[in-house]
Amino acid sequence: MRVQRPKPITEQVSDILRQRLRNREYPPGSRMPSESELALELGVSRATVRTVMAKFATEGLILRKQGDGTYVNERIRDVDFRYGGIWDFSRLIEDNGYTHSIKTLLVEERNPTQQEAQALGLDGNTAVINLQRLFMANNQPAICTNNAISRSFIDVNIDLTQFNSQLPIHKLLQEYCHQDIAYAITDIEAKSAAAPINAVLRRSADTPLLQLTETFYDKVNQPLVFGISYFDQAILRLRLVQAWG
Amino acid sequence: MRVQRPKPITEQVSDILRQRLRNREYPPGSRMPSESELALELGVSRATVRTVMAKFATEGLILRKQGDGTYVNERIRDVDFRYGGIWDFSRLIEDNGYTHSIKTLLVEERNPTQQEAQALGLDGNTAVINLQRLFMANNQPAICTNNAISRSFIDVNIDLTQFNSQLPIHKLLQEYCHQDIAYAITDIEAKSAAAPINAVLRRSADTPLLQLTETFYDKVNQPLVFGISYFDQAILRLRLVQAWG
DNA sequence: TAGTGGTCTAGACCACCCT
DNA sequence: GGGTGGTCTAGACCACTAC
Repeated sequence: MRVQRPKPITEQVSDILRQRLRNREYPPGSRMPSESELALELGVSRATVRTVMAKFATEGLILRKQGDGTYVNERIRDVDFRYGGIWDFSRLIEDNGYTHSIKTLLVEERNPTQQEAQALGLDGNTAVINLQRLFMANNQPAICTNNAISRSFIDVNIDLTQFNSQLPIHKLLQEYCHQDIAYAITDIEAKSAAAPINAVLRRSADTPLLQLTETFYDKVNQPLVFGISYFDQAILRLRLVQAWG
Repeated sequence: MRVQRPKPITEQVSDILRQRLRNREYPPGSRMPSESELALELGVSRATVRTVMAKFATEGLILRKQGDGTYVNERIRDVDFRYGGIWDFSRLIEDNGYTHSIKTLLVEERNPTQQEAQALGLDGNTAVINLQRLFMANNQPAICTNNAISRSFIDVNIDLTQFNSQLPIHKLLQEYCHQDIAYAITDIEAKSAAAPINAVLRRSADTPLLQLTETFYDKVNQPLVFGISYFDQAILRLRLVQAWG
C-alpha cells in the first residue's frame, strides 16, 4: 500500500462543486456565484477555481458568459457525466437511470486471437488472460465485454478463480498489473452481432448492435488491454456531449 | 464585418506547436523541448505553454511524464485530430486519408417533423430550413446529413438558391444566423437504414449504418440545429481518443 | 543532483454585459 | 460604473525521473 498524499486542491474544489451541483444547491439554469466569490469562500486562488470551471465547461455542465456570469446547464442531467476520460460502463448504466451489476461469464488463459496479438503487440505464443463480462442494467443484460490482457503483466501466482472481476478495467490493471492507463483509442461501429452475442444479451438478431473496439495504452505507449464490447441499444443510449472552447 | 482582434496568445502558441508536430519538426515518439524552453523561445510564460500542452494531452497528441519530459505520441497520426469540439465531417474525411467534397441534395423550407419540432422547441407551424447534404470521400458518398434550422433564425431576404451549403454547420450558423454554437449533444446508434438513405449512399441494405443524432445549442441554451447523419462504415471509421488527466 | 512536469498563488489588464 | 468571465504573467514550491 502506498502512502496517500492529500488530494490536489483543484480536485477537492472539483469534488465540492460537483457535490453542490448534484444537490441542486446551484439549481439547474441558475447563475452560480462568481469565480472570485468562490475563490474567496473556498480559500483558493481564482486560477484554481477557473481550472475546475474550465473542465466543467468542456463537459457541458456549465455555460459561461463573459460579462454576465456562469450558469448551470439544465440540459445535462447527471453531474457525473464524463467527457474525456475513459468510459466506465458501470457509470454509464447508472447515468441511464439503472442500477448496475456485473456478471462474469468467463476468465481464462488462452492464446491471443490474431486481432488481439496485433493490438497488444504479441506474438501468437504469448498467452493472454481473457475476461468476458456482462454488465447488467436492472438485472437485464446491457453490455457484453471481452477484454484481453497480456499474461506477462499478471503475477503468475494469481489465482484466476479468485479474480475480482467486479472492478472497472483501469482498476483491474492497477490492482493486478500495477499499470496505469493513460489513454484509449476506440472505434465505434454498427454491427449485426454473431449468434452467441445475441444469446447472452437475450435479444433477437434483427436489430443491429453498437460495437466498441478499444485499446488501452499507458504513458510509455505500451498497449495494456484490448477489448471488444457490444451495446444493447434497446436499453442504453451512447450519448456524447461536445463543447467548444 | 467585425474588426478582428489579434488571436489570443494561447491560440498562436497552439498553432505554432501544431504546425511543428505536423511537420515532424518534433518527430513521432521523440521528446519535445521542455515547457520552460518553449516559454523562453516563444516569449510567453510557462503557464501559457502549459495551457496549450494540457489541451494536446487530452487529445492524446502528447504524453507527459513527470520528472522526465513530454513525448510526441506516434500512435496519433493526424495532428488535427479533434477531441472535444464539435465534429467536422469534412475534416473527419480528410483525417481518414481522403479528399472531401460536399454535394447538396436539397435546400427547402418546410414544416418541421415531430422530432425536429421537439428538439428545436417549435410548434408545428414554425417552418424550418432543411438542408440535406452528402459528404464525399474521393468522390464516393460517405456521410449523408440532414439538418433542420428554425426559419426564424434566418433573414427572410436570403435567397435559398444562393445558400452556400459548402460550409460546416457552425460556419453556416455564423454566416446566416449570427449564432454561435456552444455545445452539442449527440446520440450514437446502430441502424438498419431506410431504403432512400441506402440509395444515396449507394450501398446494399444488408450491413447496418451508424446514425448520429445531434442537437446544437448556444450559450443561452437555445437549440439552434437538429441533425441526423448516416455513416458508411465501409469508407469511414468513427474513432475516438480518450485521455486521462 | 539537476532538470522535468505538476500544482498553486497573487495580481494585472482586458472585453463584455448589465443597469 | 461596477461586476463578470477571459487572458496572461512571474514566481514559488513540490514530486518525480534520469544521471
